[in-house]
Amino acid sequence: MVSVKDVARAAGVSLGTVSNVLNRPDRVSEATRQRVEHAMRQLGFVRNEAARHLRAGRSKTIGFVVLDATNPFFSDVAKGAEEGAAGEDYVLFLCNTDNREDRERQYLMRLQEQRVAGILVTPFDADDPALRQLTARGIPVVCVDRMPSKDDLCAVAVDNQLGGRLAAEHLLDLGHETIAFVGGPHSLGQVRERWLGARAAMLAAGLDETRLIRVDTEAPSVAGGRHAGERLAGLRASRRPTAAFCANDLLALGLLQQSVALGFRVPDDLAIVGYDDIEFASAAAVPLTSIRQPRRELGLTAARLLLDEAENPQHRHEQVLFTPDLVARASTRRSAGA
Amino acid sequence: MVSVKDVARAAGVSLGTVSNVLNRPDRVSEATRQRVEHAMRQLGFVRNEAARHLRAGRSKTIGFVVLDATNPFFSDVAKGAEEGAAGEDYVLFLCNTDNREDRERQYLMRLQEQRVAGILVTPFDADDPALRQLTARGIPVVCVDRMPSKDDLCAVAVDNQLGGRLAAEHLLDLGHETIAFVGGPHSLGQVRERWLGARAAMLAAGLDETRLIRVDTEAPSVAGGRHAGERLAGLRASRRPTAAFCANDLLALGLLQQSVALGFRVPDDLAIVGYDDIEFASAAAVPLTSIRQPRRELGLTAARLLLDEAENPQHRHEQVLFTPDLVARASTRRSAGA
DNA sequence: GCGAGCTGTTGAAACGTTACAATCAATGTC
DNA sequence: GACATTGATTGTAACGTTTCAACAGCTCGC
Repeated sequence: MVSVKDVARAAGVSLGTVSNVLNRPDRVSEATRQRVEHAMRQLGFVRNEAARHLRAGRSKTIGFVVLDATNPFFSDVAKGAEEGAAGEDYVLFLCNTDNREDRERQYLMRLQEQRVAGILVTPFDADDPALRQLTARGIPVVCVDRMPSKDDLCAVAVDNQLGGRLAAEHLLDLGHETIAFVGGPHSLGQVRERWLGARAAMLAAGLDETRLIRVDTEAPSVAGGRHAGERLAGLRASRRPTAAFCANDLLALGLLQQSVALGFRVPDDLAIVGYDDIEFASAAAVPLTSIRQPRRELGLTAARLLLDEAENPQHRHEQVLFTPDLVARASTRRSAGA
Repeated sequence: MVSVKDVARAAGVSLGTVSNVLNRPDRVSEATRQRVEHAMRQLGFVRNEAARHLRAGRSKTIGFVVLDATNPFFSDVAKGAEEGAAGEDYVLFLCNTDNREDRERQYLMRLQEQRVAGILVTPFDADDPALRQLTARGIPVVCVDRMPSKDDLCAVAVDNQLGGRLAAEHLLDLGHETIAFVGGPHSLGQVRERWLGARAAMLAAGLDETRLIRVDTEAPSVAGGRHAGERLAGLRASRRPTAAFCANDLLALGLLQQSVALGFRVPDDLAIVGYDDIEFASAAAVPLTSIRQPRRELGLTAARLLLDEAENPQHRHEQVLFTPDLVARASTRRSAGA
């Protein structure tokens, strides 16, 4: 590997000059600059980030730890964040925890070891003291898609309870009185809060909360949705909900697919509401009604907050809550006969 | 930030001992080990990867540079790669170039600067000399989903020409004689090769190659597919193809959505074949016929090759070509009247 | 013709870790 | 009891940058 020393020797200058060419080109004469740059190209010099960074203290890298990189919701948020980071010359590395808490810990540790400029994270638990430790150690952290209960951390999220309420109210308006809530694991805050919102809507409508039937899934994935579809189909017709609210669109798509496969008509036999409004929701077999979240903006704002915390000494923690809205499509259309 | 020196002072040992606890715990007595570890926890010590790595030479990080992290195909491949990497205690950072060549260059440079253990990349151009430079400089590189023309690089891909041929043959078998090829930009190897495969099938069937109508898109995305749908709909009925083969499922889903919106029936007015068989293909409005690729295996194999190149001194470059297959679904079902 | 003020350049000291030779203490061997 | 052997610990020299005080030539102004 070629180092500044090699470049310096080749260009016949001191090592300090090479560094100046790299970092303060205005301080070095045109002629030597050319000579040094030529030597760099000649030798194929590539800055050693580890050394640079060891000396300089901090890197221009940020990490984004997501629950599930294969979920289009997260990849869209990540894209927004990347956009925000790239504008300030930062680079974003995406880390996929695959809904596993141990992986989250592992990635957070690795990112710390790398002394990244900051970390965006969709944590299992937004109140996890480990996250506070990070900020205490000087690593900016922004919670994405989760809102901590105290305001001691920057956070960007969308109002999940409101989203849950919107979904349930929509179904109630259509006359449904028994609704399945498909989601899980319940340890995921997003799932829990959306459920709480739906429950609140039921209660507000004067319905007993047992009319919101919890169908827990192992993971908020398409497979989880399919499985839920089987379980719903197995219920006696009299006890079967006429509508389902799914904690995300992957679940909704799986549920839809399985329901159709088992001969149910959507929305006539089962109305379905998803969550996230991913690009594929509108292209589904029956276009999905879903709760839309401002994905790109979520990412952009998160990146903005993170960079502010990283660069602005008088940064103050900020918590931004976006508002979701419902997009009605065929999966909850009032059936012709109703 | 707390360093080994601080830990050493707190534990009342020399700095070398702390390093031993970290790297060769067997060489240090139980008692001191405990003491040192306690001090580490106490002070919240986190290894500085930059320093460690500056000294030790190489890191346990690998980078995966993908064309589009929001495309489920790539995120599934990445998941496979991550799995393979995690098994060997490596960590994978995902980098999204968003189909832009400048971003690819930028990320490759950053990863080099970080002296990653290796790079997985889906390059614009698998024959790019820049990739050879990387390996020449000692950074293992594995081409993913692209096959270089020479065997001077490890590579893992799926036979795109075969895939294209399978798709076209399927449509020809169903009696279609004018077929649209929806894809772009044509500078993407995957697009070009799938097109070549389809073209070969047309010629083999004795049809003129003008019967394969190229509908170029700006990007291989859902939006690109929608746009293609508009363009197809604008053609005079007599010249309009009766089937479309899309270079990936995103395009196919967009095309499907737009076609249905404009009143065309799928497959009766327009049969559609996609590519990749992403999870959402089967859940589409009309379940998509698609070319299936072994995504997870692609990622796993890529990681395996990369780690071999990184760790095994007598590594030999290997090129693995997987075989795709066609999954027939409703979007190409022979219509009732046919 | 001399000091002040530039501009470019240099050399050495740090950054936090690891590896390795050197040291020290204790144990075992004859 | 002298000496080798082992085991635990230490000090020091790297690794490749950046930073910064110091320095060498210059040009100016008086």
